[in-house]
Amino acid sequence: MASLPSVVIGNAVKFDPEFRKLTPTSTLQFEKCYSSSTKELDKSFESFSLEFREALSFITQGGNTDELESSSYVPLLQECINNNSVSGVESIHAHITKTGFSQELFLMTFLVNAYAKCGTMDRARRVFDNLSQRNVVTWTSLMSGYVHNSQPEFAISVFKEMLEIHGYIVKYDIEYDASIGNALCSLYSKCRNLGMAIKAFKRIEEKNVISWTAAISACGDNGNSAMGLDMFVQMLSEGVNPNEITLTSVLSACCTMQALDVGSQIHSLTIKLGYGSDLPVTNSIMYLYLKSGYISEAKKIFDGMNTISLVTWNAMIAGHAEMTSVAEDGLSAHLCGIEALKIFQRMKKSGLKPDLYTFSSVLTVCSSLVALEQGEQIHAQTIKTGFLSDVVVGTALVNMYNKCGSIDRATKAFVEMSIRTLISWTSMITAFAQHGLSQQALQLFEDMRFVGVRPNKITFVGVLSACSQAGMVDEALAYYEMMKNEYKINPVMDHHACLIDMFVRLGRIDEAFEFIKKSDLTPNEFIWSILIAGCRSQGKLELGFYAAEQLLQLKPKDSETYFLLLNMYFSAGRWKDVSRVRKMMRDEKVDKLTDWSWISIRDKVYTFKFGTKKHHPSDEVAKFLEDLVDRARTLGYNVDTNLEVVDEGKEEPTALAAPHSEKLAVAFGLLNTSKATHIRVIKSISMCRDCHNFIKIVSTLTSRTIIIRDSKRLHKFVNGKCSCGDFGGLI
DNA sequence: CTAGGGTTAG
Repeated sequence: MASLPSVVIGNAVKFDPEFRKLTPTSTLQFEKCYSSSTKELDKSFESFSLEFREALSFITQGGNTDELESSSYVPLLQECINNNSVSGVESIHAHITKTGFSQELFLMTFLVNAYAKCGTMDRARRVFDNLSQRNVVTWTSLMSGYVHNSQPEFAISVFKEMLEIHGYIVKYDIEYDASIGNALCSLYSKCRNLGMAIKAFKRIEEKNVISWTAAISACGDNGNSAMGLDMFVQMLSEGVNPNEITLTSVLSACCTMQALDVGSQIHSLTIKLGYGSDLPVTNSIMYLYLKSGYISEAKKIFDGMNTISLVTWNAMIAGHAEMTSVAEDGLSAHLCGIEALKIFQRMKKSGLKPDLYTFSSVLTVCSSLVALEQGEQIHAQTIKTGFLSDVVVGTALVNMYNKCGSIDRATKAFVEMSIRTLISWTSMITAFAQHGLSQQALQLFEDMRFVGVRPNKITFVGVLSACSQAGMVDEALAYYEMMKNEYKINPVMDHHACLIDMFVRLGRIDEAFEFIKKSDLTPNEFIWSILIAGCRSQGKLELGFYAAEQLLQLKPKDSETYFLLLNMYFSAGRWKDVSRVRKMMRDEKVDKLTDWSWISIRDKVYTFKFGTKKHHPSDEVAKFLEDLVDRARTLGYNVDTNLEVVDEGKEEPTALAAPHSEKLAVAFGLLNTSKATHIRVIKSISMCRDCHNFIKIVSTLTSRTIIIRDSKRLHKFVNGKCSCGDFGGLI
């Protein structure tokens, strides 16, 4: 932390490393605390084709250009656009001026387009302003230029200007042809105004494929994929044939809706229409299968592709990365993460350079795997390639360091970002909260508001959980009211879970029940679980049994919920209830809990499983663990048999002869890493209280920081204390 | 000459 620079965030907040907090200040000027490597915007002519270079030097170095006509410049400008070469456009522009072709409207319009596509809107604007005449295409080029360069407000003002001028001449009877309507539809869509986009679409009298495609993607881009699908059907019924671009849009809509049934029909349609080997179409289909969980199907498509692009690789990596958080069990989640990293290596081997999409996904994988070392390597690569300056990559990095248990580096990554979105702020607030640093989380939240960023419901989940951890009841309720009244955000279950968790932590279980009673939301599985865990630890058995009955009526989905119930009834000696829960588990086909742990050391992942020979620890590890247990006993550790995770198929809990997987993983880590290294373990299910107590003591005994990410949350053990405040929803 | 597409972060 000491190495952090003091910097100004935005133009209003100062980060003070010594106090680890941000202080609002409106007087300080914005300072950048690190120089992002400049993105390569322009390329030298070296990369151009030989023909182009010859043609260019011919015309610019005074060759005989008498034969040249205005359209001769078009392929040259096109080549500059393809190479993103502003200087190329500039030299051609200069030559056009010299030869007097600047009177040709057609050519000057293309020049506006060329400057716009190369990302230099100021130059495009200058050319436009100097024209003595303009037509619809010229105006549309300029407007679209602003849209492409993420300056929608300029695009709108260009459009208004155009309307004014047109209206003046033809009294509002302007030509509202498809090209204007299409551009408007996309413009409104990019301004996040779906209603206006659809309005613009509907005004088009003769809608063409592009109009329909623009409208369908507008729906998808603005969170209404279902409407996009409807429009696609409507388009077909009106006899308009989709092309490859329409198909990609609609496939992407299927993907976000997880509508594999419709998607596979569209898959057939693409083949029927002859787009079966179009690259973007195939990418979308592959990604659709991947996101729907059909990995082998996706792999078949991938293997059958003749040409693949960076997007193809990115889609594969992103698909596997996402699977790490949606997979049914910890093991398959873990394997997906490993597979994603393998695909990343293969991609690099094939000679392709990763881009911001690749880096964001791969960083997500590292956070799921708690693979700090790999994460650090990727971090280095993002610096080298300049992609770290991208907000999404930067946010993914913050998240990676957080989930790997390094709040200091997460903070540093956050401070060094030059742009922050709501998601960046929310990530950092949540990170502080997860690490039990409630004050910092709340301070950052205030700074975010001070800078003028509007929080959303996820931000408030972070804020409320920070309050909950610190037992700040008044503050929590105040923020809850602020969310409802000031920001008009309707509370969701997660917000209530934070508040109930807070009461339970403070031992105020009755208030927790009160809160549920007067709430508008029907409590879910998660809420009842919090209450049951609280009742158990405070010995309020009657309330616990009551909550359990409510919970059972909901037919819970999560296996861990059933084990919580089993353990509660088991420790109370209520055998009838134990068998009742077991029966329900069979009826509902609840997965059994499988206790896996993983530890990643120097790029290799080691796996441990509870109670099996195959993953049995070496004698050395077993011996070391026994020693640790003995030493822990001297510090007051008592094996708590009541709290053992009940193993599937046995009426009584397994004895402690077989230690839980995280004990093995931690012991292995301690043996195989140097003194200063933090131990980082992932676990497939929640930690039990016995292991939690034990690891706390081990962190003291060994003077090591031990980080265990279980299925519910992060536990960071330092000097006998855990960041979860001993209330980690422990089974 | 202008308008539409596939992959990324909480």
